Amino acid sequence: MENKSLDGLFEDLLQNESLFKNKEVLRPSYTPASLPHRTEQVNTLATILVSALRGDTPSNILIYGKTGTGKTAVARYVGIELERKSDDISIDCSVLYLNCEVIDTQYRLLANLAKHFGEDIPMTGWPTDQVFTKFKEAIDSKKQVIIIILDEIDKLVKKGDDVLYNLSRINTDLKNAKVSMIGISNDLKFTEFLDPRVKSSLGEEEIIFPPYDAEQISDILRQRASIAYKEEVLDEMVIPLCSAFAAQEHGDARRALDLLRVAGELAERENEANVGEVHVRMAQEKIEIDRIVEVVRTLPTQSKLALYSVMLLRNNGHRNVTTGEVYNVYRQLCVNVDMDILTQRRVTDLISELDMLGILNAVVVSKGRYGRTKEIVLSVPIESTRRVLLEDYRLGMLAGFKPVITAQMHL
DNA sequence: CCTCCACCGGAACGTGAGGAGT
DNA sequence: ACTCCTCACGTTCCGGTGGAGG
Repeated sequence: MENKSLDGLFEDLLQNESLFKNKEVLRPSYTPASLPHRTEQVNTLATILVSALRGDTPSNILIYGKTGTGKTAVARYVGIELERKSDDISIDCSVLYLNCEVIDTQYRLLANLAKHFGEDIPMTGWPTDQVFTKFKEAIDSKKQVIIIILDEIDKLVKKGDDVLYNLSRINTDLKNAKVSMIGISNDLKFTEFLDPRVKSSLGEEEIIFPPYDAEQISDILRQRASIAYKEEVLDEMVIPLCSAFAAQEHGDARRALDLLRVAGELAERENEANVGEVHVRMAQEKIEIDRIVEVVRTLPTQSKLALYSVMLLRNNGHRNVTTGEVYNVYRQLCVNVDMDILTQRRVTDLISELDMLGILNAVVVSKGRYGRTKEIVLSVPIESTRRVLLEDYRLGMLAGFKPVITAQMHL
């Protein structure tokens, strides 16, 4: 192996010219200057929000749609435009964007809101209603319209809807300020768990975002690619292929953008001057593997043990593994890593969960005289999964472990 | 056609952690 | 500080079952 001087290291890498002009454009956080195929939604949203410019309170809005249908982008885009316009005509109007996946408790939400209006609130310690009062005082100090965008609002609801209830009736306590909310959810049914009062107040207006089809995704990609990539680096088939893959994935534009970005990164890494079809396919695979690795890594230990049992059996030459076999191996593993042995009933549930996550395929089959069982087939790449499993400090000691596999009565 | 294997999977219940209310 | 409630995770119990072999 050749030794390079240290400044040669980055020197070389820098000399490979980048294929990108501006990679940020392909990230989900980017809000583009125009949104193809979402004009209808943009207009609806704008129509509802104009009243803010007249100093009135706009209706509360709920936005529904699956991941990657442009909900967040549209909401932010309209929000930016609204603030810009309100500046022009000297109306005090601000739009706040909060992601409830990150800010997932009442307290944090209120603290964040209050902080935005200059109130200094400790991260913890205060009673929740005091924070709420502070927040009200802060905004009511002057005449203004505040629009709060709550992204992934379903995450918040899971932890109780009191905040939403309080926020939705905040206007009755305010003299000067007006508050309205935009909730964004990708779960169509999440209002079912809502207090009826919150439900009706929050959902005064509802906007549904349908998935994009492959054509529409292509348009979006073309628009972004022209900003993100340098001229002529994308092969002809790249965009259609990304779109096709993403369209299969329920029309997820975010996925399409990820594909387009990762394909470019892979091409760059190989010092290619162009991004080609191969890179898109590699990107598709990489994204999928990354997803699986992440899912496996965060599995509870018991599920990891069950999964590892399946892998050991498969390695032993079994093509179709059955529940009974898995359970036998599983018990041995538990003894070895000093974990409690769960009942077979529970383990079948764990296996079903792994099935749902797409890590396994478990099908109930009848073997006639020889009973009825699940046949289990792995649907993940073995080596990378094995590595991830053994990263777990408890499973680590299982490297090289050979289970005693009882002879099959029947083959 | 009946049997009977080796599990499936529903139901009800137990337990402990954590949050809300008081 | 206390109780009460919920929720995730597990267990126990058990009726149910598709089809190869008798």
